[in-house]
This record gives sequence, C-alpha cells and structure tokens, in this order.
Amino acid sequence: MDRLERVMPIGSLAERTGVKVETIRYYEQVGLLPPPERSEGNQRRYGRAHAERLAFIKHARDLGFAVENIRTLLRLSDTPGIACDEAHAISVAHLQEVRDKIAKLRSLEKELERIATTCSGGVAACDCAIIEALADHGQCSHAHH
Amino acid sequence: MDRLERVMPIGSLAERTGVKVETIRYYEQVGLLPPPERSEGNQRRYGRAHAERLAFIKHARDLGFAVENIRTLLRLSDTPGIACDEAHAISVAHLQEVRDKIAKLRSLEKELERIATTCSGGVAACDCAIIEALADHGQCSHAHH
DNA sequence: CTGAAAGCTGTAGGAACTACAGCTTTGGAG
DNA sequence: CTCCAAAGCTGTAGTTCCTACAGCTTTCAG
Repeated sequence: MDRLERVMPIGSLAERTGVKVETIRYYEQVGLLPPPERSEGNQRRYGRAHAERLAFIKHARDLGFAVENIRTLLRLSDTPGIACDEAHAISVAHLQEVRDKIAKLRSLEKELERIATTCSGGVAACDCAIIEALADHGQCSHAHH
Repeated sequence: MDRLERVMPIGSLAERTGVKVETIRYYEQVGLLPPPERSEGNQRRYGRAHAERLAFIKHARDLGFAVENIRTLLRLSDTPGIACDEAHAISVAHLQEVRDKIAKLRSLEKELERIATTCSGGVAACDCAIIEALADHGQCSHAHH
C-alpha cells in the first residue's frame, strides 16, 4: 500500500507523527534522530525507519522521559538481545519520579483549593485571602526543609 | 527581639527563606523583588519587608505559580482593597492546571506500570518489552490528536 | 590588621524546544 | 514549460527559571 510513497519530506513526517518540523530538526541536531537522505536540492527525505524511530521518541517524550533517557533507550533498542535490565531500571526510576510528582501535585491541589475557596471572588469579603495565604506561610502544610 | 538586627546581607536572607543567593538576585533583576538599600561597599542590605515579599514569592513558586502570575499577584497585593477578583481568577486557573497535570500523570503512571512490569528485568525473558511498548503506539491508551 | 568568606557584576549554560530572518527548492496550476 | 506560493533550508536568538562560573571587591571575626 505504501510501497510506492515510501519517502516523504519533513512536513509530512511532522504531520504523521504529531511532532513539529522544528522539533524534528532539533532531534536530528542533538543526535536522537539520524540524519536522513537529502533530495537533490538538499531537503530531508524520510522513510519508514525514521518515522518509526520518531514515533518511539514522541511516545517516550509524551510519557515524560527525559531526552537523555530516551537516548539510552534508543541505544538499547539498537543493541539486539542484551541490556533489558537497563531499560527496566530507567522505566522503574521514571515511574517513581512520576509518582513523586503526583503526590506533590495532590498536596498543592489541596492547598490551592483551600486558598481559592476561602476567597470567593467578592470585593468586600476579603482583602485578600489568597494574597494573605501566600504571604503567610504558617497556615500551609509545607514543612521547612 | 529582632528590633536590633533588622538588616541583613543577601546570604542571611537566602538562608532564612530557603531561596538561593543567585535566585534572589535574579528576582531583583526581573523585577519581582525591589532593589534593596546598599552598604557603603555596594552590598545589598535587606530588611523585614524584603524578607516577607520573598517568602510570598517562594511560597507561590513552591505552589507552581508562574513568575508572570506572581508578578500580578504581587501587584495586586500592593493595591489595597480592590482587585481580589483577579487573584481569585489566577488561583482558580492554576488549580485547574494542577488538576489537569495530575490527571495526565495518573495515566502515565498506569502505562509505565504496565510497561515496567511486563518486562521484569531478566535478560532472556524479553527482547525487550519496554522498548517494544515504546515503539508500538497501538497498545497504549493515548488517543491520536 | 589580615585574610578567608561572602558579595558584586556580567555573562554563559541548561533543558527542550520555538520562532524568526533571509534564503532556496519543490511541485501543482495554467 | 513556466511561475510562484508553499514548504524547506541554515543559523541564530528567544523562551522559562534559574544555576554556575570568572574575576573582581567588601566585610568582619580573630
């Protein structure tokens, strides 16, 4: 089906993968995506392999993996057989990061709820509960380090 | 009690508030913190008002408010009486952002759990489930935009 | 009085892009 | 075949929120 339209310019790749043109060029620049063939006029021409690799990158970025970690994961995926341990370690560490972030955001959510509902938006009612809450560290649950 | 030691150099302010020296100078540079008095030798000398304002900034940053929003909140807190509406709007908008972020992270958590447990870290068992999961967008719950 | 610690300015870096400016190439319409 | 707008190119600068020098000067405890 796509046997005949196998190569595409950067714009089409961008459209297909949902990664912006500039970002694709950036990934090439930092070595995440290998430099593709070029047309006579020096324009990038991508094939299936590039599209797949970019999809991998996009997916991992959407999951919040750092570019450095993605670099490692890509290296591992290029190494056949070995090195699953390392991929596992990266994922587990990242999962932990995500969980920590969630916990932190939950506590922020609580405090923001408290702050936002205390002052309901009227002019007369407060002066101003939100600003006071932010000024006064005492009321909130954050511990001093 | 602190009647006599009312002014302090930047290092002490940093220690008290938990904000790094460089960051304090940065806040001054971008106009969040007003320029303090200087000593004969041109060093910054901070008083109580500065410490309070910086605490406000720190607290808001810890809550994830963007510097731009903090700038607005500070402007409001300098305006007596009026403008509670705006502070309320900023907080509510920020609360919504936080909630969205939490929701997104939860779905990432689920997918990472799935990915990380599929491949338990052995070498023989997979080749490699994590990498396949990242390469293959089909299995995950993210909708195409 | 001295000298190590702390402060100063100004600039560069970092993460992960995004957005120009000023050009060249491409590919479909006429 | 010719034209020209859209898309691509390179290279640089901007974004956000700091952090980290380098190369000085000031401070204040011993």
